[in-house]
Amino acid sequence: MNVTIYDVAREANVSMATVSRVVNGNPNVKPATRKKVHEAIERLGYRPNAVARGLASKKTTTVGVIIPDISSIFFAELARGIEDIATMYNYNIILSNSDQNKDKELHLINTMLGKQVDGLIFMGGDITEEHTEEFRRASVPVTLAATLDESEETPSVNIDYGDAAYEATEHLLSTSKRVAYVSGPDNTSINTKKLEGYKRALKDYNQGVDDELLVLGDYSYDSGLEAAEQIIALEERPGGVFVASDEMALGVIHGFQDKGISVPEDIEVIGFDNTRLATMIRPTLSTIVQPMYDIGAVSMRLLTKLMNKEQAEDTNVILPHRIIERNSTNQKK
Amino acid sequence: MNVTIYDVAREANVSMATVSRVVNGNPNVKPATRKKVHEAIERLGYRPNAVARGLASKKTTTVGVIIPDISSIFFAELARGIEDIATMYNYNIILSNSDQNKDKELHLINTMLGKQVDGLIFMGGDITEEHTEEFRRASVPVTLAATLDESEETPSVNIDYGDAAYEATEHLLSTSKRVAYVSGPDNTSINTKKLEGYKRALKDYNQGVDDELLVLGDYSYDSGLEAAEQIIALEERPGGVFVASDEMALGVIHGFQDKGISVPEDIEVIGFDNTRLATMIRPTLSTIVQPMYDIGAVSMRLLTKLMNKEQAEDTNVILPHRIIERNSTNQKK
DNA sequence: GTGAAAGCGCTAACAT
DNA sequence: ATGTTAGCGCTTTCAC
Repeated sequence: MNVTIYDVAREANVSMATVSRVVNGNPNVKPATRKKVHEAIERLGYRPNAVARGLASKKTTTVGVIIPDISSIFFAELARGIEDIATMYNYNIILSNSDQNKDKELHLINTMLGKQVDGLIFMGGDITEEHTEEFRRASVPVTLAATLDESEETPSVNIDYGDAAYEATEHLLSTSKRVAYVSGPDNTSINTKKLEGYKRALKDYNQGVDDELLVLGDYSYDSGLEAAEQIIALEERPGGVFVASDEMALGVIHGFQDKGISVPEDIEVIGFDNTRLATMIRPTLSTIVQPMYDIGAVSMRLLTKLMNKEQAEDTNVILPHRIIERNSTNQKK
Repeated sequence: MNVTIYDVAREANVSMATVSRVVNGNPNVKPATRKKVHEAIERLGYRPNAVARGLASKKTTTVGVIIPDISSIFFAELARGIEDIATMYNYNIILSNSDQNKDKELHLINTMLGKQVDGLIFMGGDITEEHTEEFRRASVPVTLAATLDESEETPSVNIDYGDAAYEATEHLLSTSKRVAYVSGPDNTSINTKKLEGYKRALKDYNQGVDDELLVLGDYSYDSGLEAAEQIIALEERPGGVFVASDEMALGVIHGFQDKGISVPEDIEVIGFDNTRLATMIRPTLSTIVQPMYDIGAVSMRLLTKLMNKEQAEDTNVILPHRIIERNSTNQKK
């Protein structure tokens, strides 16, 4: 059997309460006894049982993290931000992939709450009323990372996707009047926001929305390749393309290059996210900087505040974004 | 307060033992009572407390996963394989980054064992005697994923890195007598194996090892860029370069291209891993296929067997690898 | 400063 | 088929 607090108590000739005190750093212990206890712990190789502790204290020092796909370069970066801050505050993380599948998401929320996590970080596509209801039932705090909740009921950390898309489009519009948009899957609010930003920019620059300039993708490299083909097939080729993710933008650029079209000479391309991929292509990719690591880190930090019942003034955080010009767009003025 | 099994028992007019039985799917319950209990559970919104269950049953249905860096494309893919199989067998995962830092690794092993994980999957650089000792102390099974343990004491899942490197080198040697090798950090056994394979191939093809053809990298894109510069600076340029990771290989290729050197016309490049990056570059990257997802999946599957005390015949699994020819090498014969 | 004792919410014999 | 009763290993009052 494993060594328990009781064994340590006997070995050190004290009560288990005292052992508990020294293990938990309670100052109300005479240095001499503390020493005795530490020695006994060492001798026996005692390792506190966190499960028992969790049951007694109603705190597990672990938080649940629900993520669409950890093998995506975008989410992996977010997860790293979350984990680093979690470690800093002495939490561990239970990580599960949802594939943005609503049933899976709801199921994961439940098993994690069953495991008595002290809090939950959720990343996903859309937050439905069902999600919100589960969160309300939770009795532990929840924060959303890079995930929109229209109701703003659940604390969240994001950038302003609409403004970001606006700026990307605007950047392209300064060179060419025809700007295409390669979107992500069309059923998430983040994509809706990006599309709105794109359209708003067109409008402000007196351009109508041309449906044939709207290409539907799924964030993947291959869908970028396909998008490029669609754009090439157009009667009148646009002068710039705004692509909703970096990975897809790489596909778009290669799709053009494979057909002998040069970026940015023949057509400009701008991406979104600024993942590491953006510098791993020639020409290097101009893109919108979305601070993924920070979004993860801030959402975890926010969660710690919520878990400690600290006053968190702003629970719907908008982090800054910016545009970074590299070589897939022409130098502006 | 939260709803407990006791509340459900009262609501359904049965004992808590019966509730426990229906929750755990024990067949020894009359259908009628089962129904009553389910209704009570529904009415009260009861959700079993996994922590209490874990304490009583000494099983947590969670396994620990120690990974160098989840934001690395390579490890993220491995982690996805682990998590998918874990889900399949109803386990959850506690995930932590070690940055290959030995102190962190040892510390993580301890906190995870403290949390009473039912098993542990470890990924890292080198397995030292200290690691092995912790694993022995663990009282739960441990498996290594894409991680070598010279002693073969700990169950593991890998490919044959030496043979893989041999084949990559051999492939290049069929075109050119001078083949460079860009390695990863030189202090891990996987890199030692790769280097040995490279040297063995040179020897078999009657080539001496030329130290100036050995370039030290760190698996990163930037170190690939630097490696390319070093190779360009050589008196006599090699005809092929074997690079120890795909990401670094992209760097090498771009480093060459930035200086007007064409791949594969002027110099051939072959990578290692076959991450998604391999097709996200022009020319597409010839590389060694290391089945990362499968390594994760198999190591998790192996762990489930070990946790169930099933007979696992082979506990040091070697998965097959192969070479995939794309456009960064010339078509052979 | 230290100890005794009562839970935390469940599982797992053991009865019936 | 169902109920009773010990724990599981800890934290946390409450005494002393």
